[in-house]
Amino acid sequence: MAGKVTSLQVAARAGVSQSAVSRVFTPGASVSQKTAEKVRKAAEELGYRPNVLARAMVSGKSRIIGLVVAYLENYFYPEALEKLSNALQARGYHVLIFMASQNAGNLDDVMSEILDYQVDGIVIASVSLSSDVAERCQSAGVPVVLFNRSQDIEGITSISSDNTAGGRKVAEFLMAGGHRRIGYIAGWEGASTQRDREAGFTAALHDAGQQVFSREVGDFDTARAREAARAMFDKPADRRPDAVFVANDHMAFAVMDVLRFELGIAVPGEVSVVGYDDVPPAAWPAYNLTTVRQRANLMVGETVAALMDHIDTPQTASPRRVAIDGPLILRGSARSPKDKG
Amino acid sequence: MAGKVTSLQVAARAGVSQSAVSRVFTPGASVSQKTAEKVRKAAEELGYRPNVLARAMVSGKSRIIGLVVAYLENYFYPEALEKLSNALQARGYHVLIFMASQNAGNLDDVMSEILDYQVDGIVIASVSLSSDVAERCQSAGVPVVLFNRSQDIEGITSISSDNTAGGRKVAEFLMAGGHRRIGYIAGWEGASTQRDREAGFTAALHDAGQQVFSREVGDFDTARAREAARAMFDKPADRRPDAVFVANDHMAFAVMDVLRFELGIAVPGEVSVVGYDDVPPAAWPAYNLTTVRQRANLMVGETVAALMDHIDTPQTASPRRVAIDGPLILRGSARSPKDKG
DNA sequence: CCGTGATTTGCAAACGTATGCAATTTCTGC
DNA sequence: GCAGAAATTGCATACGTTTGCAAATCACGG
Repeated sequence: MAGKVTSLQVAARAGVSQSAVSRVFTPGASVSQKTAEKVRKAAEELGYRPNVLARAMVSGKSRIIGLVVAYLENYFYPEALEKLSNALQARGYHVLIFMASQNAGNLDDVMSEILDYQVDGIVIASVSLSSDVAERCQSAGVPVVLFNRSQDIEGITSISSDNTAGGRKVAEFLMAGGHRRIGYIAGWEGASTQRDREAGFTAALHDAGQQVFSREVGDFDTARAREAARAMFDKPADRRPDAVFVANDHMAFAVMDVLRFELGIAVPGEVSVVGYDDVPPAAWPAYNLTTVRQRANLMVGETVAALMDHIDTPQTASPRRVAIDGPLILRGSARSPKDKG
Repeated sequence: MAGKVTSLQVAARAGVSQSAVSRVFTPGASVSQKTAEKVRKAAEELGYRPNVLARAMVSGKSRIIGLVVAYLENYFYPEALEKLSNALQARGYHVLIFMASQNAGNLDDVMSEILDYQVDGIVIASVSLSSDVAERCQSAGVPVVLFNRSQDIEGITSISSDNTAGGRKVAEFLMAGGHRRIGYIAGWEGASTQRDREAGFTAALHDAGQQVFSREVGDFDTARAREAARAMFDKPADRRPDAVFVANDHMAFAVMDVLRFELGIAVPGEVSVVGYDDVPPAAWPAYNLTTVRQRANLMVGETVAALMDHIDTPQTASPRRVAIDGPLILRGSARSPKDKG
């Protein structure tokens, strides 16, 4: 009952050695039916549970996964975090959270703190990684998975949606809808997601002999996205885009609000808006945002699979770079091809 | 460079004992300037950092705070989580996440898992606690803070907003706005937040000789809130409420969408809507929701203060029950007193 | 009842750190 | 240069577990 119950106390009460107790709580260890019962009974009575930290010390496996995340304001991340935590929990792992502020300066410190906890793996979301930090983890033998970022570092696993293909889909959809002047509001230019989405988008435009009509930068930030929207749309109708692809939903909501409530521009009547992520509010009727879905379930599944692979069989596991295709979800914020003309 | 560097290796390289190394990394320990420098240099060269887990074993303090949370779909929680993690990180603690599914059944298991990690404290958000679980933590000497829930368990600290006062404010505001038929859409009836908000709300109505015109239950869930809205409002104008208080913002958005886009009812023209929480989307122009603010900063601050108090001075720390007052934020989803008539 | 192999058990040594205690060194004032 | 006090250091042990190894027990056929 009191404070801490150790395996030694359980052993004493059950009349066995401390090792026996340990083995009862170690799946796959060699124990007879009889002692197992005795031990379980004694453990039950005393309220004993093995100390994960002590176990971690000797076994070298903490069953902790470190998660670095920069901000939860973009609702794609809470969703992913919830799914990730659930998936890991089901496998006996747990998530230790580390907030990395936007200025990449402190990522180094954060990574050091993570390694101090002897984590079995690290998931880095919405942050990019310098190659020397990656190397430190490598040499510490801790697998790292980049979530929703890709990066050209040798030997780093990354899981993201197929942002290039997603960008293409948006461009093709908007062109098929008969739009003539298509704008783009970019995310933070240091992010691979931003880069890839824009690359696919402009590539598809070029393939059709078109170009981006105008471009602003929103840095994945609500306030900056509003400014970008004003800069792009506060002009006569024939000198502004008739459609805009916004690099993520979070900014797209802000853009739609500026269009409708500040500038009095009808969406999709006068301007079509398309986002990226398909976070829950995109489906809310007030926005009803046409967007590219990031399949969080699949992304989390791949992340967990990669982690487990590297943890369980470090020798055979090789780094992967996964890009998961996501569908364009047709809603009401953009004119469809069939409504054309 | 390779794998794990221990204090012993640092000691050898610096030509001192392992204890000396330990002391250099223990603030407030007795070390001379000279050895401190030697040790730091050696540690730097080897890339040594103390192993938090080993430290936790002997000191009994893991510097881990367990956080139990049921769902992150209500955007109040990601916000709180981010602030909480940042505040704890600044104090050298980190957050280990545990998802408790809605069915309270598995909370027991989750709490056991938490205690296995020898956490220094536990924050329970959006979940209520049975008194025997509370007792287990008590006897394990682990302080528990209930976040955004209050509960009548002896000796449990709880931090929430002043939900009763918040409910009153909404009722008084709506009555002052000249509304005659005021409805209420409840959250999950097992939650203290729901109970207190409704209690304050109905009390204020009664004080003014009024009653709740109609009531439905939304269980803090989007889909159920939509059904509740249909049940309450799909009727002739004189037989439905002219104002509704929805127990949290998350549901309020769904209710507004049903009113405007399914039933064609103008908000606030025909019906006023008020929410609770002031999550970020409440400020987005598409909703522009009048709501009671939960001051996440203060709530997190109190939570951290309570935890630190119990951890640092367990003998003098006493359980507290904090209710933080939150202002009614006037926006555009409800008719104001000054627009009356 | 014995021998053999398989299973179960206990012993003891780790894992990497903190810390009480006693021994040693350094400092201080004369 | 010296006594005594103060600061620093190292030794050894403890934290609660896992696990290799050897001893002990068991099952079972002859």
